[in-house]
Amino acid sequence: MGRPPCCDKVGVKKGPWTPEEDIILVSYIQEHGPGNWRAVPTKTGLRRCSKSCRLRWTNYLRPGIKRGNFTEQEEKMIIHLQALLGNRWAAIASYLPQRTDNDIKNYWNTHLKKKLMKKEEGQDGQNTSSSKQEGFLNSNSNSNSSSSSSQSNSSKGQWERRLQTDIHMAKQALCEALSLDKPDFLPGPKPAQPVYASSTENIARLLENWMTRKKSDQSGSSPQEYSTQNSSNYQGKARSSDQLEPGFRSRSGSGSSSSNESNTPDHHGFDSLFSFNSSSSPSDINHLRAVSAVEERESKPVPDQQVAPLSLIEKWLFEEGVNNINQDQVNLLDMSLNLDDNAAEFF
DNA sequence: AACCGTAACAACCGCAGCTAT
DNA sequence: GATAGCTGCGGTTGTTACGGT
Repeated sequence: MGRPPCCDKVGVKKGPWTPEEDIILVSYIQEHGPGNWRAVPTKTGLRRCSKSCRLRWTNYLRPGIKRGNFTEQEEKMIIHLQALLGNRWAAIASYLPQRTDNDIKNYWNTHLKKKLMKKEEGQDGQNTSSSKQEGFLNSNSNSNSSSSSSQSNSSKGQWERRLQTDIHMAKQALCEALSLDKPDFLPGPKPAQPVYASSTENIARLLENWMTRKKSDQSGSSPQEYSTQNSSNYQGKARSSDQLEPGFRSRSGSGSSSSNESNTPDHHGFDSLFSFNSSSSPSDINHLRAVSAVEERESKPVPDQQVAPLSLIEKWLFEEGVNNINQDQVNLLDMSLNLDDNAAEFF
């Protein structure tokens, strides 16, 4: 018998989130901070499962999330961290603090996996570093998916040797990838790469759009679908691209089913709830913007943003030099990468 | 212009681990 | 130590836009 569902499915709304829901959620988290997700639906009145609230926050509304195209450096980081850690997206995401695990996972599944496979096909037959890496990937994914059974089948010594080899290969792969790059890929201002506004600003902007739309709606036009900067779910077909922030020009989702729900009566309830009317919106929006800083502070202790390991890698890269890696640095990196307990035990 | 296959990504689902009782 | 509840994670699905024919 499995666990009971996290929430009763009756009356729980599913599907894309509406801006109203986003704002309710953000507003609640501004007050109470992230966490205690169980209480969120009841306290906010959101007809959403607690998991859904958490997911929406961590994957979309949380401040400091960068969306849009992955840079080449990020790609390389992901590829090699994946080789190192397997499909532990949360762990990988902790080294790319502005990216969510879901984002990285999606990017891996839609882009990088295919890219690697193509590369593999292109170099078929040659025992290149990439094919070595692919071999590692395979063995890694095997151990990832059925680690306990395979481990139990082989002797500990064999397993440890394999683990050691895998780790060594992963290190090499990571070193190769990182040594190709100039050190400008790690945190810090990246001029060529847009840094997106915090979620609150995005929501504020969507509100501005919404207010504009609402005004025009009131003047007789038919209700339109929502548009939002940070969610493609509200990206109606009628939406013009100039309403989008760069990087939010997602192609997916017009929220066909749920956005319909968002279109009509909720607007009024939303108005009354947040007192967002056409005369007061600017100050309220500014308030939302101002609170984004608080959110940033609150979001920092979120465990999936492990800053310390990243700084270790940075240190390792910048102070010591990637190419002249010595054993101590390898150990440091391994520890910082938080390899599984068995690996840690191995060291 | 219409159709179809593919890409992209938000969201859901179920499991596992952790923590409190 | 056992149990229940909560949270986080990874795999998968659903939906829509895009691009090619």
